[in-house]
Amino acid sequence: MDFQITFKVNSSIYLRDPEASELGKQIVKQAIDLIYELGFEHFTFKKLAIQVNTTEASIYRYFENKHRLLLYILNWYWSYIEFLMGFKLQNLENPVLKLQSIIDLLTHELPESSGRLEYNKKFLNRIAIAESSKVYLVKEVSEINKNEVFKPYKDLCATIAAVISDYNPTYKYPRSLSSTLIETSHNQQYFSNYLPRLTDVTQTDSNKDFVHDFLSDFVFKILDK
Amino acid sequence: MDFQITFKVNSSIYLRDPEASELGKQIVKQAIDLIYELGFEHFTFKKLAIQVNTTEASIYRYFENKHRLLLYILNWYWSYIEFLMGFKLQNLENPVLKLQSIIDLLTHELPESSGRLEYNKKFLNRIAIAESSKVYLVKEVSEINKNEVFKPYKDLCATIAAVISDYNPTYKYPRSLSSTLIETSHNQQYFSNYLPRLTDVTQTDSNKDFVHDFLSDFVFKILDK
DNA sequence: GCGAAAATGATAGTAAAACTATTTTTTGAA
DNA sequence: TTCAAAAAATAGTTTTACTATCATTTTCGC
Repeated sequence: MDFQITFKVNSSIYLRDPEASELGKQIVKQAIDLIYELGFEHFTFKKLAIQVNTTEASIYRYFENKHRLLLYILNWYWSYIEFLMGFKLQNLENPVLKLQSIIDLLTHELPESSGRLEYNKKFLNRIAIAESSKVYLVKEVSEINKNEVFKPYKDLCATIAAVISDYNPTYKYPRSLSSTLIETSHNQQYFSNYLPRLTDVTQTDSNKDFVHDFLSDFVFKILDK
Repeated sequence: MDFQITFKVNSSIYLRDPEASELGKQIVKQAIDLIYELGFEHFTFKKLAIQVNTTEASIYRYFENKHRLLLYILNWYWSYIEFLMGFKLQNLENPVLKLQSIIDLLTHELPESSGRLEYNKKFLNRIAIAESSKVYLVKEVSEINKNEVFKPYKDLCATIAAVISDYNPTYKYPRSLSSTLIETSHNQQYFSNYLPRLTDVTQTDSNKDFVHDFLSDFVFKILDK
């Protein structure tokens, strides 16, 4: 079985649908590689144009600016996580296993698929960890939020919140706990890598396993109390 | 009693000590106002120079770039929080009250002091919430971390971790819980303001109280289990 | 296969941001 | 009072962000 997954990303994010042309697909794919390589601050449309072997002007026909392109990538990422989550949860009845499954997904690298043009999952993961907060921590957040561009994130949050409420219907903060889980999984992965004194990771730990154990411990303590 | 608080900020962050001259002090003070007003992305040294009534070149003699200036401001902020925390905790014996005190500090606005040239606490708070992650979520994090520029954050984290371990010596993740507390207090305050569907805040709630209640519930459930 | 429309490419800009070199002014110690 | 060092102002350059124009290629209905 060799299939390709794509998601409809909210059309207000782009000027021209990048899924609709070869150039558009290359722009997004290469952008992921380049943002991973350079970090978002050093990433420019000029550099991307060289990588894709096109011109800056062509990229501007797809995306208004690099912030929108990052938003596009993260919308894709959130949709993908939601898709994988639905897949993993559908066969599970036990709410404990469901929660464990969610934590697994949030703390481990995405499965690399065999498809040709699909995005590099390792890079996507790193972008979600290191760059995702930059799409909402901007002055214009309320303005851009009007177009539902954060819907995939909110949906993901609602999905996790439903599992939380299923597990413990009396818990008062299922959504906040969901967003905390997502953000903390990113933060702790980043910290354990680059600023380990902000965590309790040890030299012998695998970072991913450390974050997994920390999150499991705290989710079940909160919900079992 | 009318005193002024200043902190020694790691000298590798600046090129020339801004505390040592009137111009330097004005640069930092006005930078806080301007970053609050414009957001970090739209903040430039050019605009700051106009505000301070000096030139771009003068500002560059104090700080290598705007990232370093933000780092300076946050070092000051973290040191200040640590100072206030020491102050608040010193008279408390009861570890429950200590933890509550910490959560209070992390979720409510800083006391506005009467001093003349001191920084605007409301603005500082907002900068910590919306911009602090931008100082470490950069490609150069390991490089800049070598100069101990995140020490005040790590110290703050260690202080909170000590209270956590004091409260529950068997808890395995005191540092990770501390950094999660700090980051989550920022995130949930931001989300409840701008992306409320990522939280459980209600229309009648005060946002600050909501975050306070969420974090209290969270911390004590984790540590009492 | 033809022609109009859409997409892309090439070229050439402008404006602002980021950063630097050089000159001028200030200031404070001999 | 002089003069050297520090601070500040002036005047740049380079890079980034973004736009306009027009030629060329591709697509697609007929």
